[in-house]
Amino acid sequence: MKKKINMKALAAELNLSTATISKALKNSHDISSETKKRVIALAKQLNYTPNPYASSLRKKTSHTIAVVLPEVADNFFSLAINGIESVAEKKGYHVLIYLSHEKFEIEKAIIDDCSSGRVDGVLLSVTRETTSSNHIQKLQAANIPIVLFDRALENFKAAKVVTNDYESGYLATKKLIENGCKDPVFLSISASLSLSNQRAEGFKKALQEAGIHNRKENAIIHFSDFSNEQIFSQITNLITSKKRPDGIVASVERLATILYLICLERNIQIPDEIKVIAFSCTENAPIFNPSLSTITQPAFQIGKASAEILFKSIAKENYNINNEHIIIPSKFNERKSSLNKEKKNH
Amino acid sequence: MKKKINMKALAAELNLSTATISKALKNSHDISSETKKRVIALAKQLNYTPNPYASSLRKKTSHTIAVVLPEVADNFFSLAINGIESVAEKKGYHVLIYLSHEKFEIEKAIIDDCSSGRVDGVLLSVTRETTSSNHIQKLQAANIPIVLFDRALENFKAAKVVTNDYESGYLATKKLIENGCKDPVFLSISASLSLSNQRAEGFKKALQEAGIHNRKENAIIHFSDFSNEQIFSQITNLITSKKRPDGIVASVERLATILYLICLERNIQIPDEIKVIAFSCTENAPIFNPSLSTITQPAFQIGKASAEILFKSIAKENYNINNEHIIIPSKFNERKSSLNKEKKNH
DNA sequence: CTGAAAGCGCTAACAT
DNA sequence: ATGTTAGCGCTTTCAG
Repeated sequence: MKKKINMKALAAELNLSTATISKALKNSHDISSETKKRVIALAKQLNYTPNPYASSLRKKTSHTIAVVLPEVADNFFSLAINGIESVAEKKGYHVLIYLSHEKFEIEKAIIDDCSSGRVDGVLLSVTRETTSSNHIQKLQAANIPIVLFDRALENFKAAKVVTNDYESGYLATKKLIENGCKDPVFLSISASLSLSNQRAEGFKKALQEAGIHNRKENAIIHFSDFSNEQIFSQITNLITSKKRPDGIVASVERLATILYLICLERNIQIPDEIKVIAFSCTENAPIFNPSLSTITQPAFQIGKASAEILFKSIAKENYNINNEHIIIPSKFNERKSSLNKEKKNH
Repeated sequence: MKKKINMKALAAELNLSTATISKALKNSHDISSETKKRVIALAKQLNYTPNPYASSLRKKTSHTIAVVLPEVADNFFSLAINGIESVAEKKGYHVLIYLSHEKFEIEKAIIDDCSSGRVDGVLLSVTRETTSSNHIQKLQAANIPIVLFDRALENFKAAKVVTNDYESGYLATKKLIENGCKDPVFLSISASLSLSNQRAEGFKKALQEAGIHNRKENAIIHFSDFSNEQIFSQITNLITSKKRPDGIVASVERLATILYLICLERNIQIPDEIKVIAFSCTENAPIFNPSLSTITQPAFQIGKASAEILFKSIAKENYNINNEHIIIPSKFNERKSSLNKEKKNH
């Protein structure tokens, strides 16, 4: 086991104190440029790397933020990460990515761990199961700033960066109805998630305006668990039932791609037999068969804005982060999956 | 600023020493169950969380591994992460995900940072630019085990987990030729990456066997940078040139999706005018227009196997990890994008 | 300009 | 069964 080299070793080698080494390495004013040079040279030669744990312990700050996500195999989250890293990089901060895999228990464990002081701040997009906010409150009580992004919690005081979910749900549904749907259905990712409920509310509003009431509450489909198998079987049931809907608003990308796979397998034509619009950030929407109409969330910007708020709070001791509430609008991209025949043949 | 509670506070409250607190909290044998109860109760009541930096500093182990990836918006990497986390979770280890964004300089900075002792081990998939291994050698010299996965470095002694790139490249190309391609081209992600070169070698071998020599070295296309814009323009040039190839093997998913977008825009028919096979893990391949033939890498298994090797090395002081070399085969999934007319109409 | 000394919060060897 | 003590590697007064 090779001995790890530390400040004491550098100090001994150069006949200096560790204090001098420490100051020299951070280019402090009260060290002569001569010694600075010597210290830096030796440090480089011996491949010295400061021990981050010692430094964090002493300074009580880690120069690290945590990003807690349900999953990473979703374009929204990959793009959001890029937005977050774009600002963290400028600040010289580390970004730790934690995955909750849509499990509340895992999210709770991660957040609890964060409140140990491991990180200086947290960006969180909650799981589809999350209803309680106790774990987040604990974090806030420990004075660790947190920003909820995209998937926030309703009725809970915290900094939030989200998109205009209600309006987007309304707009998508209105489009489907304009294009001839008489019986659309909303595929919800979660019965508790604000994001999903907002989108669903917009959906309901559009139905109501159009005087569509046939399914009542059943126009919103929830999923008992979120495994591919379960989603597959529930959507298959819906699609092969006697009263198959003629339009679908999918609250997240995965629901739409699974729907596509089922329609392919069952030879059900999109959009002629069923029209589809999905909340999704995939760049592949144009090359789907048929091309997928999407509500595209500003993923990068949401990540960026969240990180900016977080760093504001990290910088200023007495900054009331929990008053921040930003809404960045989504864009509707109409493609073939939601067109009616006239438009399509046009 | 609320005072952060620590062991000293617990000890004072209960009239015990910090040593007793420490032992009680880790359920040591030589503490009476009576005091254990009291300690645990108070810890819970006061929301005590141990300071991980103090603990890591003292124990010289962090219970954390780093995963260093070029990007996360790629199904291979998201699945690999899941494989890694599946084993880390069992071991009670933290997983830090770092993104190099395909930039060697960033990768180097991350790896250097890892050699500070911040993590107990590293899983690395190198950038498309990486040719030097000095940064990795430094890590090995610091006695921090590392496993290269998927994108490994040639001629460099280290633990590696990869797939059968050469055979897969050969197989894909042979399929294209069998299906009628007379002039296929290979889209390479990197001129230096072992993974890409292996796939390209398999490609060349298949051409050679079929007696196809028209493009010579130009049958392999490299990209000067890896921005979407640059890829888009280079592929557009290729596709709109006088001698358009009649088949494409894409070494990574993104190259294929951009190709699809271009063909859509230019109204070029896949597979009639140009056939496509891609190395890709996307579950959406069947719903592409046309469905995409893929070489599917065992992403989850590669992640899992890498993590298992890493933990073996972390557990045993004198275990020569660098001898490990695992190859897990990919699967070919033929779909419409590579079929010839007869098969297609069949 | 440089150094001595204290201490961040925790653990482990060694008392008692 | 519990306590004393030293120290992980670094930063930060405070003295010189």
